[in-house]
Amino acid sequence: MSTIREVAELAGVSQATVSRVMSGEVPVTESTRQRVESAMQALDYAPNAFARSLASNRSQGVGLMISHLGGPFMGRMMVTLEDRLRAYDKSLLVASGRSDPERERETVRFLLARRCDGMLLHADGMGDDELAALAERLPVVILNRLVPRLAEQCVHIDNVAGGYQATRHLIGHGHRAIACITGPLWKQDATQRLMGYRRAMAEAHLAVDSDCVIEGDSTEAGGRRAVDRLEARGVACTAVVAGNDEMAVGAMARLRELGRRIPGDISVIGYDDEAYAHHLTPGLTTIHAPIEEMAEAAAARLLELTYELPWQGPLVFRPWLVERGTVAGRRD
Amino acid sequence: MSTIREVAELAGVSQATVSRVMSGEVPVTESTRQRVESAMQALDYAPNAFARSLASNRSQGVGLMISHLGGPFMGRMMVTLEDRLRAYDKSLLVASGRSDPERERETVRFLLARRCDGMLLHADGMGDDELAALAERLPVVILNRLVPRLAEQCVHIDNVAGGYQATRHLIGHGHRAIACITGPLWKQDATQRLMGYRRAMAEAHLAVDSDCVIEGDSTEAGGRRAVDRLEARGVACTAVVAGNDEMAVGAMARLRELGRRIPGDISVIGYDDEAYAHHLTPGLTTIHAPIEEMAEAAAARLLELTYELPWQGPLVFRPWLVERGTVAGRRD
DNA sequence: CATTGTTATGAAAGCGCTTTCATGCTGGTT
DNA sequence: AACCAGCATGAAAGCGCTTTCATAACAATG
Repeated sequence: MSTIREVAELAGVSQATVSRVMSGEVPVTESTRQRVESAMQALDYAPNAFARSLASNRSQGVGLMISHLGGPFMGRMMVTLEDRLRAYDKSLLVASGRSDPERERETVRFLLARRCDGMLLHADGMGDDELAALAERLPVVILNRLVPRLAEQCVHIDNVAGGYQATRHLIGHGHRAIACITGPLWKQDATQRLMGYRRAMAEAHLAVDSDCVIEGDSTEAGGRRAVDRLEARGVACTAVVAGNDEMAVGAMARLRELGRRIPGDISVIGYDDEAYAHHLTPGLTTIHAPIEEMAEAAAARLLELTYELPWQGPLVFRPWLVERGTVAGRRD
Repeated sequence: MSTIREVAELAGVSQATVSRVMSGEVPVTESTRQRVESAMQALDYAPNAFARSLASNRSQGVGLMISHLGGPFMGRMMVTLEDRLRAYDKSLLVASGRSDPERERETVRFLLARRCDGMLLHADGMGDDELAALAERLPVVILNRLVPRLAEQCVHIDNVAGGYQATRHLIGHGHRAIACITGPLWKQDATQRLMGYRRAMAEAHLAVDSDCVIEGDSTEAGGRRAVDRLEARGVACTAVVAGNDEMAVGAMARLRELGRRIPGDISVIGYDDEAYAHHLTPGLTTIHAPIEEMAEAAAARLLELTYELPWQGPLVFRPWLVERGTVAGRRD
């Protein structure tokens, strides 16, 4: 690997000049620029990223901390994130928080030690305060969550709108007794979806019996258990809105075991529109979020914050309902 | 951020000693070690990764180049990879090749410029030669592919065994006319799965009519088209083995549209055991590969190659058949 | 022609570590 | 008492860049 010194010698200039040619920020006579450039070519020169980072104190890389790398749309999200970042020659350091608050913190420390210039955070477990403190230290954008005092740095999906739409859809089909299986309520998206549900119910002057809302754990098994809980409590609902597709699937499976037909006896609606939702029979009616757009916005916003690459765009995205086959009118 | 110098001053030792304490490779008197360590604590010291990399000429990071970040098990794979690497305090630079050979090459260059110490490659498009050349430059492990002259650095699934098992299973159920819908044949895994199919057929003295094998594109739509091609050619098969679950799902959907019952009229078997396979009705019989184990082995092997962290383990993994509901005995 | 201002360039000082080499200290050996 | 091996430590030289500061070259001005 050749160094800047060799390039400088070959071009007959100083290292400083080579550096200036690379940065492109400083005027350099056309003839010297050319000499330097051909020297770089001739030596197949690639600057040493570490030396550069050490001297300039920026890494040209951003960290991505993901609460759970295996989550539903992390794949889709990362594809876009990586793509946008690389278009500006920034690298992506990925680290997972493994769904554990303490581990999330440690992951952030890890990324910090790597001195990334900015950070993308999909943090479920960390508190607003910690996030705000971190945002003081370096440019940060929060994914899929709204931290009020950091609103300008949060790119997220309007989850209450999603919960609301799902519930409205059911109400529109004549349902009145609607159960809600939520995700873990310590996660913001779960509480927001629940809020959407409550809002829709309230708007339709439908009472929400506390027996009707079950806190699940976002897994298929959790969906099944939730149905059992509902049964045990003797809740007689004609529809259920689930906090995610996994739980919807689990609930449907259990419901069928108990002899209910979907959507004949009971309607079900999911959330996330995972890849498999339309493979189900019947296809799962669910809420779809524009993950790629969100990722794109997040990358752009971070680039703007960190490297002053200008961008103007929305930070909040609305999800929409995808109608398939798990919702039917209430039988009377 | 405090530097090594400050730590050294506070502890009353030289920078060299602090460095030695950190590396842990060199003997240091217990008392000085303690003084240094408490100084580090007091100053909340974290070494500057760039300075370290520059001086030592290793980045403590490995690059992951993935042919297609959005692929079926990339999520599962990355979770494990990241976890194992981080356990040794190595960071993971992720970059996607976007299913394009040229782009894969560029991605490798990108990672190379970032000076990672080693590289994990899930390369579909690059040639064996290129891979071998790269392996000369730095420690490399190839994921999910076998490059003969780099066998010791390839961690992969035995795809011919998978194709074989799928086909055997069908033959065992009395099927004789078995079609095969493959993935793009320029990808090694697709051709290997096809080889497995051919081997099983040959072993059972079953002729493979060239009309029976259709090259698909690994998508659901491709699965549907493949069925149409089969129909158009007038192939009368009682079973089909698909190159992946996506195509299996597409084929099943199209088959149903054409009035066939699964598995009553025709059996179908997939490959990959994607998350949704068991959600289908009936559940998709498919081939399951131990992705996590593979990822674990890959990480371990790379660590061994790059940082001499010893490890001894298998490099090839056998997939297995998961029986669900899409295969039945041949009706006579 | 002397003076000033402008601009491209070079010299050199770091950035914060690692690593080599030299050194001083200990305790065991003769 | 003299000697040496062994070992912990310090001094200092980089690693390959960026950036400040100084300077040479030149054009413009009075």
